[in-house]
Amino acid sequence: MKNAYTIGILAGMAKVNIQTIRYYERRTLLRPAGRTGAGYRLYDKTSLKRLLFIRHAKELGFTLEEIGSLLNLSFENADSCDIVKRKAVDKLSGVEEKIDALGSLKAALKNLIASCGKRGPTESCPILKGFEVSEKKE
Amino acid sequence: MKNAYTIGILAGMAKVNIQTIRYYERRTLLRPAGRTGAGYRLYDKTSLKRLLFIRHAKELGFTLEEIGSLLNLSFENADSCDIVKRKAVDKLSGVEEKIDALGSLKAALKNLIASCGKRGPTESCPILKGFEVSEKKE
DNA sequence: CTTGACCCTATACCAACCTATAGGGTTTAT
DNA sequence: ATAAACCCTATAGGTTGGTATAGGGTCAAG
Repeated sequence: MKNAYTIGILAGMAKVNIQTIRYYERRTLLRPAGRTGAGYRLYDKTSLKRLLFIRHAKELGFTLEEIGSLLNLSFENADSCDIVKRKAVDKLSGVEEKIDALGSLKAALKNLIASCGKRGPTESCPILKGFEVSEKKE
Repeated sequence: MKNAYTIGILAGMAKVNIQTIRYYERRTLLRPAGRTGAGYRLYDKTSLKRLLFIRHAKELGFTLEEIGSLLNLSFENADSCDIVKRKAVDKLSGVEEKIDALGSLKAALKNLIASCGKRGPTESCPILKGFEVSEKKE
């Protein structure tokens, strides 16, 4: 197999613990592209992308289960297109909510940075202010 | 004390388990505004805001420790203004990275939704595509 | 003046997400 | 051909972020 890496190489590239990769495999999030005769896992570029996606998504507050369903979205077969679409639209609105919330936080931080130069104690907390309106809907 | 709620009321308003509120207190993220003679915790509107902030931030992938340091940012005293500013700028860039990453994910989902109507199997995964460039810098 | 719905502390337990260790095989360089 | 540096499976242990339970006090309604 050309352009294939062992688990150690993949771990190094993604800066992830080897055990973590095997754990993701048990969680069916990332399976090796193949195995050597001796049973060594082999990965390719897609594996790396997938692994990096998992890590990024995790930093964004998605659970491994959510990440799995995000990844599965694009692999469902064509006849279930409506279902995929519905799921994707659903995920999309969740993502947009997160972006909004982060936008508020960003504004609050900027506010804090700006007010930092001015004299006097920062009267009320600009961080909290940023989130005043963003009540959980659910 | 006027306009004060007990822990049960606060928990109800924020849709959070009572134990969780006490846990956040142990983690020094949220302390009651006061106590009754009998030792009952009393909270006010700021407590609620703070609690909601914690929950929102958690959904965005911040750890409780990070949340604590975000909250502390706005309460440090004026003479450490430079330090606060530096920290805030630092947090800000982290937040911006998260927004970018979510933006990629959003684009990927939209892509997926759009391609859903078209015939043929969705050739390569649009979810992964969205993250191709966003390597971890650190 | 007691019953139900609260509150308290302290401590144990739990799920999610890793991370390390034990016991053993493989590959590579010397 | 042997040691270093990999890999394997299986399983135990750790951290974070809660949640539940035990044992007991408080308070308002009837």
